[in-house]
Amino acid sequence: MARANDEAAELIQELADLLSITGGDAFKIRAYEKAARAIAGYPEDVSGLDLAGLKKIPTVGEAIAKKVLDYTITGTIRQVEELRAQIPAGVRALTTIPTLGPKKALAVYEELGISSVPELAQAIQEGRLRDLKGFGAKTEDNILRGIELMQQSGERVLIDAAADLADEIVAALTAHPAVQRCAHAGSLRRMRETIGDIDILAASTDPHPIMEAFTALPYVTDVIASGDKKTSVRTTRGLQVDLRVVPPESWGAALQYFTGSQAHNIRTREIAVRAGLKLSEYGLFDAESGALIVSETEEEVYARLGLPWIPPTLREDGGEIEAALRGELPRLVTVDDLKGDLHSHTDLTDGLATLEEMVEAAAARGLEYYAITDHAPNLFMQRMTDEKMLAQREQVRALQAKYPDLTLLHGTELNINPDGEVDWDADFLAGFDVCVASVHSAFTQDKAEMTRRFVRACENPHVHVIGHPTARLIGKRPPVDADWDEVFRAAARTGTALEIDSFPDRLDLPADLIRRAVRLGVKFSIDTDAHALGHHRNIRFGVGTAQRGWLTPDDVINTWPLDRLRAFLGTS
DNA sequence: CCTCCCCAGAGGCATTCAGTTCCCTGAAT
Repeated sequence: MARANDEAAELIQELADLLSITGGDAFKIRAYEKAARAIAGYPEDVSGLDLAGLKKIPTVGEAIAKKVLDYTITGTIRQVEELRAQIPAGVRALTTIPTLGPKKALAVYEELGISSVPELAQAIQEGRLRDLKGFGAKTEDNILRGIELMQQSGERVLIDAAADLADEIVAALTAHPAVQRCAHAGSLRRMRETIGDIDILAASTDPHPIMEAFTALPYVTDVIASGDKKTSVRTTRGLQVDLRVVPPESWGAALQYFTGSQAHNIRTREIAVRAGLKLSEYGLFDAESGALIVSETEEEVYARLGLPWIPPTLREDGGEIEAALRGELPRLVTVDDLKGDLHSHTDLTDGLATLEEMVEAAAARGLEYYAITDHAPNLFMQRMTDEKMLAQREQVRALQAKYPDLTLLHGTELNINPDGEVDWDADFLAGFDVCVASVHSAFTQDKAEMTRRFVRACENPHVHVIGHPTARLIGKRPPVDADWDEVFRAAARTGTALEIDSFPDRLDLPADLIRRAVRLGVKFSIDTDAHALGHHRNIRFGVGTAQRGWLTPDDVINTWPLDRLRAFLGTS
């Protein structure tokens, strides 16, 4: 992964944030924001580019290229450092509170001297905020709720950040000569939505040099604890990583134990006890003699307990033990089962890559069909028109000739208006191969209205997939309120699929709702919602979420062959 | 700040709506 691009983009974005607090030219700020996204999504590593190379990045000109070059050479950007010195870090933290932007953050800082989230919360308790112009009781309320939402997500990070770091560490340790096996465990292996800390497991007879290599990794900032069995470090992004080294003969039991969940492990240990065995992270033992029975692989451990191997994504004590005992574990959907992707964007709207680039990336994934679904006109900021959409359709049709093995579908992502209607009339909609429809506005409708809205959308014969149904943004925006069972029944009845959006901050539908929906006969579409080439990799998180919802390939319409999919869509 | 291209300087730069407060900010992808 191009880590330098991410860091450079982050610095440029920070520059934009800082300028929006100090108050600069709005257009300049927007230029930085746009460039930050372009840099993050640029396929070439910026650390290897000179000034001329940098200027080839779309929306990057002389000024921004120089700043990126500054970063490549010095590791930071001078202007960012200067602004950081002017504005306390806490004031920037204030702008991360939903509903509190740069203007309001600056106001509380300048008028009341508030420069941290706790101070702000206290000022609200004391009623000091409502005297400022532009602030009222409702504003106070919204800020408090925003703070609460942030605190709920706490120190946990999104799954992509944890996965990238874990992959790097596992790769680095696997290369160490003393390491026989290495893998990540914990909530990341179970594909939970957010990750509190990363658990890495290594098998070796010689732990000491491994621990040394681990603490010497470049992104390690602090060593919290270090012994021969366990070492804990903190990394540059604040994430804690625990490394445990076990003897090779304990690998299976250790992997099982450190993968969890705790509730699942309690169940497996109970089964062991009832069978006269003892299960610990060091192995499965005979309770009386203490003799080691098995432990080299997880499969052995489960088998000796009378269970088939249980996929980590099911290990939540959510009925997987019972299903395993009955021999009825689902055959979970995998990334390899997917034949297509039904939701993606190009630079015609807010995507970063061209149509041609996105299609090439889809071909590289080995997909058999791929839908381009740019935004529709009612998302006004995207400035979509009928003419642009039809012109894109011509481009898609023309591009098809280059891809004999990949069927291109021309679609759109519609907006479900508050009344449940969508952007275009039936005639225009009939021209698309596939229509995703999503809620992008009026998130706070009450339950009855929201339910009606979704049901209406499902009943539209041209709507094939409901995109990111709960519209939540993890740690930022709560899910919308709807009577989900009623929505699911409508989706099942009308043959409307529900999306599992693979974006790490969405993962929407969430796993618990997927399980409820599948029981009511709903079908699903696991999509990337890709806005850049790199987003295609997110599909693994959507699949992980689907697995946590117990989905089989048959439940997922984009595992189906194209003709079956077309029959389902009714657009053949 | 970028693009364009009369290579210096003009023209362009997502836009709209909801919410809250009283005119403006923040959110929407």
